[in-house]
Amino acid sequence: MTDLELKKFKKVLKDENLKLTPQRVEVFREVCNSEEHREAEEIYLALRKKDLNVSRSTVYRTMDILYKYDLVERMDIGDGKWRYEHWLNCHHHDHLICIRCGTIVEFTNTQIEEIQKDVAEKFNYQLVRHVHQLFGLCKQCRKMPISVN
Amino acid sequence: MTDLELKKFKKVLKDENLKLTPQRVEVFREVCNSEEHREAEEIYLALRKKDLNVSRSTVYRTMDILYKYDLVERMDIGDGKWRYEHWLNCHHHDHLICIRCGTIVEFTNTQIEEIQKDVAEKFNYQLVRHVHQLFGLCKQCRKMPISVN
DNA sequence: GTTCTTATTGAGATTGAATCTCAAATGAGA
DNA sequence: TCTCATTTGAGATTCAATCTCAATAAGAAC
Repeated sequence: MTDLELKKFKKVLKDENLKLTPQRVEVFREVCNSEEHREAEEIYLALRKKDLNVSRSTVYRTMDILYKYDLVERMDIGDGKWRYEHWLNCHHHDHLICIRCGTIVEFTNTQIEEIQKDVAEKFNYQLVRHVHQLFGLCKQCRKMPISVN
Repeated sequence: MTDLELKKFKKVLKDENLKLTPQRVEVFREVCNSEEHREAEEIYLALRKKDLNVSRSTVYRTMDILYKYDLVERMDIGDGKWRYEHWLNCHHHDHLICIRCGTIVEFTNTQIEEIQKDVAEKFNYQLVRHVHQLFGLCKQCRKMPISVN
């Protein structure tokens, strides 16, 4: 977690009349210091492993705050669980997901972004956000034989 | 439900050693005869309203079969519920979703489809499927004042 | 530093969509 | 018509997420 990230976090808490608690800081630190796309449960377990015992409830509640105030990004790949990723100092990107091993790769494409705007305009929608996910088989998984267990 | 749709449905059931039951037919008919993007629960309630009492379990189970064998399309807009739409005789399309009223509009864009292929290739992923959803405010909702209740 | 108020935490209960269980019912091949 | 594996329905169960509420702690005021 960089000083800038901590500073931004503190500013949000202050601005929203939320308290700076050690639990909130640890949850935010855990997300900032990882490049993974993790579920709340995984973040909870990662903290426990480090003997930073923040309750499951607090992890969920903190993730809600972090997402609401744009301090983390989250995505839903259709399995009913939110995956969170650190977001400050990053730019918008979309995802390529391996349907076998789950590897998630980020991509950006300005051309697609432009066309999206045109599509929204054509249908008279004011574009707010979008979800663009490409599902496929990564290089490694393509080489692996299909298991029949 | 067209004859062709019923025929295709019967063929899938036969090929997969699944039985043609009145409940399955009613569920499939209900989906075929609607242009909406509905949840399993809505389909279940629509059937009840017509005095076609198929159990909730059977609706869920039938939707699984229909999706698995490509007889319906389904989408997840991030609220934890699958929405189903009739699919036979249709072509691939993506969705524009109004974040206020929930209206769902379909769009297709061959240019985006092409770029997607390039992106997948660049990252060495074999593209299998994709999710592309544009969220925004539709024309009507843009005009409405924001409620503060 | 002490006091006070209000927000936050943690543990467990609850929710809701989806899935599972199992006895009873029913397709459909023989 | 008979037989048997499949399907149905009702309710139980699962699991991520949210809610409840008593105990705790942040942080403003002094």
